[in-house]
Amino acid sequence: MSDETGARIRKKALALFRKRGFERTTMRDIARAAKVSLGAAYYYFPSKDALVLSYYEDMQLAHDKAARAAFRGANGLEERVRGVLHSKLDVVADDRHLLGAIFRTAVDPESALSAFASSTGGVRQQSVAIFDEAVGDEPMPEDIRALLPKAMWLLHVGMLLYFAHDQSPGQIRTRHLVDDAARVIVPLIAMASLPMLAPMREELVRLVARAFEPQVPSPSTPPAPGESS
Amino acid sequence: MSDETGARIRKKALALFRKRGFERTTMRDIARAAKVSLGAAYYYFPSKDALVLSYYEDMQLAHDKAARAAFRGANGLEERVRGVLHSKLDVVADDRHLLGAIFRTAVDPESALSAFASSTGGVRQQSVAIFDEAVGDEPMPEDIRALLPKAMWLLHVGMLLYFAHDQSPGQIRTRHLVDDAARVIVPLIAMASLPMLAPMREELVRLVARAFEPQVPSPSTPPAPGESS
DNA sequence: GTCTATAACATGATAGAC
DNA sequence: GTCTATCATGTTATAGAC
Repeated sequence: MSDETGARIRKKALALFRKRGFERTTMRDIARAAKVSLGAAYYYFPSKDALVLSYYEDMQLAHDKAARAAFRGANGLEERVRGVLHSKLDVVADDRHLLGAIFRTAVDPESALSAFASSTGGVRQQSVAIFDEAVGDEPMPEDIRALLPKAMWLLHVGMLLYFAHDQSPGQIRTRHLVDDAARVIVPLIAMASLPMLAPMREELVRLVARAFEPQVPSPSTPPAPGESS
Repeated sequence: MSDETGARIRKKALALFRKRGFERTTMRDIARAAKVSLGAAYYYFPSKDALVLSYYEDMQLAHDKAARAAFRGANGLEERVRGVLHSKLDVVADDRHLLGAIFRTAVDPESALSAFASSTGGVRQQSVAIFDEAVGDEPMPEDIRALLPKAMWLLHVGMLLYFAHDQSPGQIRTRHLVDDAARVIVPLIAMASLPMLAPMREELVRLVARAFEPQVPSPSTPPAPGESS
C-alpha cells in the first residue's frame, strides 16, 4: 500500500500546514493524523522541507492549469499578464503562511530547495515557461523577448513575497499592484523598443542576461566556453 | 559584569559563525566558547537569530562608515553608486554564508527580524539613508528623487542575494554586476527624466510608491508621521 | 526486500533554583 | 545573573513484521 500511504501522509501534512502553519505543525502531528508512525512518515518524506517542496510542485501544476484557462479568455498582453499573475495569487491564496516556509528555504544558498538550486530547476523552468506563454507573440525586439519571461518570473517572486507580507483584507493591495503592473508593462515595452534607446537597452539587456547565467555548469549543459566571470 | 559578558558571548558567537557557519554552530558551542552556561547565553540573547541580528547591526554600522569614506573620493553619481555598493560587498565579503541565515529570517513574514518588520525598521531606515546620500544632489525630477533611495535599497538586497549565491572566485561576477549597474543608472535617470515620458513615469512612480506604503501602523511610532516602510 | 514501529540523539529554547 | 535540569521537535538508528 506504499502509494496510498505516502499520498495520505502528504495530504494530511498539507492539511495541517494550512490549518496551523508550517512551524506549529510537527512531524509527530503529521504522522498521527495520517495514522502512521513517525518513522513511516520519514520513510516517505526524508524531511519536513520535502513535504513543502511537494506542495510547491502541486502549486506549480495548479498554476499551469489556471493560467492557461485565463489565457483563453484574454485579449492582448496586458490581459495575459494580469491573468498569469492573478491566477498565481488565486492558487496560493489559502496558503499564504506556507509561502513563508517556502521562501525561507528557497533563499538559503545551502538548501537543496533553493530557488536557484538545480533540484528545483525543473519546477522553476516550468514556471518560467508559463510566463513565456503569457508574452506570446507580442511584437517586440528580440533581446527583450528573450529576457522578458525570466524577468517576469523574478518579479512574480517579488509579488509572492509581497503577498506573503500583505496584511490588507483579502490581500487587496497585492491585487491592485498586479493590476498596476499589468497596465504599465505594455507601454514600457513600447518605450524600450524605441530605436533611439537601442544602445542603452542593449546594455541593460546584457546586464540582466549576464545575471541570469548559470553559476555552475549544469549536468545537462556541457561547460560553455568563455563563461568564468 | 553584565555588559562584558554579553559582549563576550556576542564576540565568540560571531567568530564561530564566521569559522563554521551559522547552522553548524550550536548555542552550546557558543556558550562553551564564551565560558558561560547555555542558560546564560540565552539570558543575553533570547534566540540564535538574535545573535544574527546583532551581526546585521554591526554590518550596517560598518557599511555606513565605509560608504561615507567611498563618497569622499567619488566624483558624480555613478562613482557614488559604485562606492556604496562595493563598500557593502567589502563589509560582508568574509561572511557570505551568514547572509543565508539572515535572508532566511528576513524573508519570513512571521519572524521579528523580517526585512519588513518594524523591529528591524531602524536598521533598514539607516540603510536607506546611506543610499539617499549616494544620490545626493544629482539633478532629477522630484518624484524620482524621492523613490530612488528605496529602489536602490531594494536592488541592493537583490545584490546581496546574488552575492550569497555567487560561486565565482572572489565573487567577481557580483562585482561586475555592480559596475554594470552603476554605469547604467545615470543614463537611465536621464531617460526617465525626458518630459515626453512624464505620464508613464508618474504611473510607475505611483505604483512603486504604493508598494512601499507601510502595512500597519507600527506600535513604536504614532500613526501621525507618514513614513515607516 | 519492503515497509513499519520504537528508541535514541542533537539542538533550540525554557523553568526554576541559588 | 548564572546555573542545572528539562522539554519539544527535527532527524537518525535500530529492530521487527510481512
